[in-house]
Amino acid sequence: MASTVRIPQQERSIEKKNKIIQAGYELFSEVGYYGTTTVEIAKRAGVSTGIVYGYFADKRDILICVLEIYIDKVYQPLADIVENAATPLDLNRLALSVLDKTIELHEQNAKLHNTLHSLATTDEAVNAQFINLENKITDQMSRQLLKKGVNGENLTEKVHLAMNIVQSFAHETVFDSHNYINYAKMKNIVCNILVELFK
Amino acid sequence: MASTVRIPQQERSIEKKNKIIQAGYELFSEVGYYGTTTVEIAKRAGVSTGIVYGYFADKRDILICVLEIYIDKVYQPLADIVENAATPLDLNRLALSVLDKTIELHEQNAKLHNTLHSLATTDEAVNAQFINLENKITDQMSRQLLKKGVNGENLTEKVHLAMNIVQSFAHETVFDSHNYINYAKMKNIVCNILVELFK
Amino acid sequence: MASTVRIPQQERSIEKKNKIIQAGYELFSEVGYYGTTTVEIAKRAGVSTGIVYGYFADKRDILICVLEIYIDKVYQPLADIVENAATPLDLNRLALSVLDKTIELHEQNAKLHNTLHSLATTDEAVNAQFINLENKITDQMSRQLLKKGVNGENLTEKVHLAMNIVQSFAHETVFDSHNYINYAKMKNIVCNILVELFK
Amino acid sequence: MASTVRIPQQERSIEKKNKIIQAGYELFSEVGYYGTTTVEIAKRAGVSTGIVYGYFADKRDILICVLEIYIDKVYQPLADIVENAATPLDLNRLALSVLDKTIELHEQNAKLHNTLHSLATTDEAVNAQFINLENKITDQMSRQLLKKGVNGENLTEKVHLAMNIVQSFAHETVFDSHNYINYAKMKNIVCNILVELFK
DNA sequence: AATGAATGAGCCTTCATTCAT
DNA sequence: AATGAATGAAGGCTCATTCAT
Repeated sequence: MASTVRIPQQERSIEKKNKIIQAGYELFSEVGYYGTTTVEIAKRAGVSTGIVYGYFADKRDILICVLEIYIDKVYQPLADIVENAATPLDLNRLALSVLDKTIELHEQNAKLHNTLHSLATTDEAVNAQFINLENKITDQMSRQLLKKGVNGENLTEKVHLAMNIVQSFAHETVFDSHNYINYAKMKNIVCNILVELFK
Repeated sequence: MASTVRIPQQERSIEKKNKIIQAGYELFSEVGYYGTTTVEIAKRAGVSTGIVYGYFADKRDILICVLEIYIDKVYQPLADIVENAATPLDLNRLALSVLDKTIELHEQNAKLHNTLHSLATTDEAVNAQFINLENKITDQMSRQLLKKGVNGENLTEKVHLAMNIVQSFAHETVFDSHNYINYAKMKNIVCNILVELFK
Repeated sequence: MASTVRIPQQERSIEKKNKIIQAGYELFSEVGYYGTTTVEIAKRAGVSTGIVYGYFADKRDILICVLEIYIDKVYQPLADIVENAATPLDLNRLALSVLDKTIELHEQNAKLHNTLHSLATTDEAVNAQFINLENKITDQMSRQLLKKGVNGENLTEKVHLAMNIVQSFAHETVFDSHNYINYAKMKNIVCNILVELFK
Repeated sequence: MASTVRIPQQERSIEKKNKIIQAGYELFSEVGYYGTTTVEIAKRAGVSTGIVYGYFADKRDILICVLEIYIDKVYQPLADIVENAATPLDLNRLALSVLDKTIELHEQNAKLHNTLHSLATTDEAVNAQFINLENKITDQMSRQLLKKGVNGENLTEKVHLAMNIVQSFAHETVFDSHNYINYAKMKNIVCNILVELFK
């Protein structure tokens, strides 16, 4: 039962819990959720099999925690870029920064990205978590842009769409490697789209 | 072993093979790859468990075939819309048609979409197949647009990007249901982006 | 799911199912329910681990089947003795026959007896099965005794009680081996009680 | 190892040991031996997991101690009733008192009764303890009855048998609930048997 | 070419017991 | 004497794949 899961209060315990999440993060990224066994997670985290179930209800529970970190790792830096952008906004520059950062982040997380999205399809809790965290980020970004003088009309929709486009492009760049695509040119095109969007 | 996989020459055999692929298609869509057992595929296809391994090397081999159909089902109708568009092109109208069609298609295939992309991450063969089939479609569309008078500069990149944006939007619409998003407005925004892109 | 349990229709399958039940019977008798693993059951039955779950929903399901056989093995012979007793009834003789038979049967089943009764405590389905099958036997015996001229007053209660006393005595004889008890004398005492009961 | 088990000399320690036994008693009664974990026993006893192994060699060792209490709780009150019965004995009254008391006791201990008997089957030490403690009680009762003027012929056998019958009846009453049995009538029958037995 | 029963390796999870503090 | 986090062996069960028929 979930209620029997230990809530670590001491630092050492929290550290151990984080080690397990980190191990899950890595393994889910490398070989996917179904390619990872709990025994492997424990081994990589340097703990015993049993204690994993002291910190998590089950394997899926680890995934939920990994998802949380993933979202933070992937979206938060982008939100930060927006937040720290100088005013008045140089949209072109901001777009480029966001694109570069997203590509960089995606390089480290592309596989996990797919794994998580696939599981969201099957698992309602994962899906809910995803939606919830995405909401938070969208909201955060929208408010920052508004504050920095961007036109508020349909802003939420625009932000959401922009995030999707950027993600999509980063994914393309990092992952698909269609060799007939000139990604540098594509980046410029995406950049223009973003600038037009928020002008 | 793959080498022992029968290549069905007779009509009845081909029909049976297709039934298995169709069953795989449905089940992978409904409950994902890992939620589907080969026994279930056989049952749904109305064949015996054993014969599945007469037509396919293994479970993954079925997935590869499902992927082929998926790409056809999802991209071909869009390519057709472009191909059948009247000249001179009414870009706005074309964009709307494509968007509506994509949403419609995505409604039937969203889960499979995620499943396939996730597996592409882990499985090189699946990934290769994906890239290969996407290339084909991109190429096909680009040539059509060119023929219909669209500016050829960076066309491949633009087509690819457009497809990603459209997919992304359709996915958003069908799947995520962030309740603060006004999808009708978002659709208009996407439409404008597309029109601008190919103007 | 229980619904996926194969219902064996062919003789060979039924034979195999019975082998598994028999293996369960033996192992549960020897080392108890919790001392038995499904792998051991399979091994003793001469089948694979997997196929056990083709015939039974789970380990407990095997137990339920074992219970059925147990009841038949232990009660039915007693019911038969009553049924075949010559009329007019020689109560003393009948009592002795029943006692001897019960001891004989208990020698083979004492351990399982305890195991099953203990599980009935924890497992509602096992308990229900037990009660149900005991009812059947009590009813059967009562009707036979009535037919053979035994006084019908409170007959069901008497039969039930008699069965309990006989069981209890057999258990004592076979199992407990309190060395200060003279079981031959005890048998006579029990015999007298039974004769008095149905006189 | 058993040799490392602390023999508590100080009062506080003895108290703690008893708390653990009590917790074991309750849990074994409620959910059986295999349904109880040592962690739960410790928790219910209000002690740490580790210290349980300071007082007991292993889980089974707790059971042995629970068994001791059980026997005391279940048989001693009956021995007391016999001991305190007025002379000359009113056998009918004594039998009724014993029956009522046994039912009352069984209501609190039926599950544990089964659990213990089942384990006695598999575990020699448990069985030995059982036999030993039953001997003590039988002996005690026999001497009391003799003192109060009951015929000494085969008295041990009769006492043992009587205890079995009474237990069996109480178990039936408390536990089985065959709904076609009139337990009030059955009680009268049992009472008569007992009176006849010691007359 | 076809069947579907059978195989058995492997997975998630539990829990009696230990041990660092 | 006491704590409770940690260990890891072992169990129930699943399912991709094989094979006798």
